[in-house]
Amino acid sequence: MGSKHHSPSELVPTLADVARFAGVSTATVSRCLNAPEQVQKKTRDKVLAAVAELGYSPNFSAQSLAAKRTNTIGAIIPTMDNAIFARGLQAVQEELGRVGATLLVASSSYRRDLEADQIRALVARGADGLLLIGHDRDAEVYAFLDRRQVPVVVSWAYDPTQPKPSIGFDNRKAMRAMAKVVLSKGHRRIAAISARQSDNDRARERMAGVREAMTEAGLDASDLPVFETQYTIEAGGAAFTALMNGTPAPTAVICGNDVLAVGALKAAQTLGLKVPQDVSITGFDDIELSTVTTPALTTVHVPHREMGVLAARALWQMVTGETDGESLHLDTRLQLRDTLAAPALST
Amino acid sequence: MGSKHHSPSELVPTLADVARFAGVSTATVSRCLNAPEQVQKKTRDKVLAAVAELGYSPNFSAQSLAAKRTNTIGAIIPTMDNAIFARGLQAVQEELGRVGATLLVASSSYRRDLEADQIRALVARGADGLLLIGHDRDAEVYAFLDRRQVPVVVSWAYDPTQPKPSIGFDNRKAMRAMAKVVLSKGHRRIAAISARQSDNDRARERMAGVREAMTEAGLDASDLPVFETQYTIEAGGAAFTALMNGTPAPTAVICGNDVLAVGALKAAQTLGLKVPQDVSITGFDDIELSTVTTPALTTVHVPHREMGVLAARALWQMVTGETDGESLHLDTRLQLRDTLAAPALST
DNA sequence: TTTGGCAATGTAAGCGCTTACATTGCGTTT
DNA sequence: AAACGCAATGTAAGCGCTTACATTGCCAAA
Repeated sequence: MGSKHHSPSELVPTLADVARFAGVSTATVSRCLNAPEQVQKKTRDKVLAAVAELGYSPNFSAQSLAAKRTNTIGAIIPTMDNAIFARGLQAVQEELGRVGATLLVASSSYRRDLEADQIRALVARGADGLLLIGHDRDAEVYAFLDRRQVPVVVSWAYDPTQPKPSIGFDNRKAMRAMAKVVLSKGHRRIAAISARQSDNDRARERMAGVREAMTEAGLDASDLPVFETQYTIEAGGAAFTALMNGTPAPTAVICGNDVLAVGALKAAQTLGLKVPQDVSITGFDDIELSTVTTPALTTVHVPHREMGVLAARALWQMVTGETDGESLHLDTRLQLRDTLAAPALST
Repeated sequence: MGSKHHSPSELVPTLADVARFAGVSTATVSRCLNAPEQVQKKTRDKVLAAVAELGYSPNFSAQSLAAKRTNTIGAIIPTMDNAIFARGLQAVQEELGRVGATLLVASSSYRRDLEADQIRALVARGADGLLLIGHDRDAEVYAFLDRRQVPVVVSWAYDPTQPKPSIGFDNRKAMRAMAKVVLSKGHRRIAAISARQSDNDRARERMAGVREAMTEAGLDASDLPVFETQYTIEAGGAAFTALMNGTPAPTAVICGNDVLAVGALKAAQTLGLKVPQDVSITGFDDIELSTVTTPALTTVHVPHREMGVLAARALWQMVTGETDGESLHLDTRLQLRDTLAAPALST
């Protein structure tokens, strides 16, 4: 089992081999494969037989070098570690498969510098278009993308005022709706756990939504304690513990996503706090994780699949030049389960 | 924002542009980038300055067409939907990044035909090597891989008698250990939930492990009820419910993985059964999911990260011709948490 | 000073495709 | 029967790199 570098050339048939075998020119073989309607049935059959006989399959590099397109879409997501992006991406992949395109996925570990690297890498690999998460990004990255004329769609966010079209949901509005429900239950001392807001527009918008709801309810939004941390269960737990040690402790903790919320939930159990009797906890995303905890998580449901399908479709239309890319808004809805209730009467 | 097809050619600099700008030949530029030690410092600086000035980055397709290697490793995993493969793949990716290679991931939805398609697609894309999950695969797929001389490493399994080297754990032994503990607690009526065994060697081996443990304990292994289903939480729940309706109902249900086990756990709660008092449940994999349930899942811990690192390293050595590929065995261990206890005394 | 030898660089032939353009051969029209 | 148009096919020029081989120039040895 040696490396492929030693392979005798006759092992892998090329277009020219097929052409010779079928007794036609290479152009005809190419057309048979890429635009079969342009070649007569009789010729086509002969060629396809040769293809099958030789076990030919086109060399992707040569194909994209010559055609100047790769039929590949790149996506860069912050993490593959949890399911936040998995369901949506699965939908993207299926939708792209439907039109004969392939999805290449990279993850940035929520790091802006790494994301920029990945963007360059995918473009160098010839990605015909890019699916990115959220709008926040260095200007020079956008400049690079514009220079290379690579179509981009932003998802998991919706903000038509941004330079790139976005197909997703309004993070601020979604979180405001959740915060309003929390407040309507009677909670007055609420706190939040969020990802770093400085370079994450989605986290920022979600927290802004919480503050808007507070203001609308006549509270001082600047009172909101926000604990910024990474998106992991452990970090969520630590943040929760820290917040509960505050004085006075919050009666409800609004989490930036389900992973943080699940961490908070576990920490609450460790602290001997009953959820939702002693403290309410809410999440965001409605991933599977939120259904398996006890109690099950109250969260914001995001239509991941639909979003993925629409984003993929729009991006591909941009790649093929059918559209210039328009933003599209999807609705979220509250998924009320068992971690939110009115605060205890005491205090 | 048009499609890239209309881009004026001067927008994207090529190797030749850099060479012209730096006043050297294309070969020298190429060497600067790929084998810098071969070119004098002075020349190198000049070239690198030109690269920076023009914002050059190599065209991947051209590069791999000419060099006949892509520095790309393909991996095909059964699913991206849950975390079973996520942690291990993350490790693979990091390890490959360390040597300058890229990982391309595809998922097969646990379907053999789709996996074969993905294998062909990745090979056509020029993957220098392939990471596959489990040994079960049609002979013609292996024949294709051999013909193309693509190095392959199998993971999430270990069986040195198989044609391809495997770097992973012994599914049978791991599950046998778990079953032994279950039996040692006094359980005599056990049942299992598994993925389809017919085309999944890992599932098959795990069930074989359960049977071996039963035989060793003096039980009739053919008595073991096995419910085969998909790897989803819902399916696990449905399977559990079906098994518990059997007469007599099992006192312990051994699940083929954590996802099934979590489904079983949820179903138990729905049925009003206390775990582990009324029924014990065990999982396999030790993914994050298993720590967030109440009670937390007793499961088999798999060293995903370590496995990923070692598999990546071995595969890359095969690609570069440093080794021919040897199998490597990793140990699993039992992660005893709260879903396993002795059966109730009744009956 | 001459001559090897060697390191640094240049030259140019592909890698396996796509596609613009040229050619062929047939059915129609007049 | 001649002339034309068009569909089907062929010809060949790249696409942007890598690398074998050729060339250059410099230093050490004789």
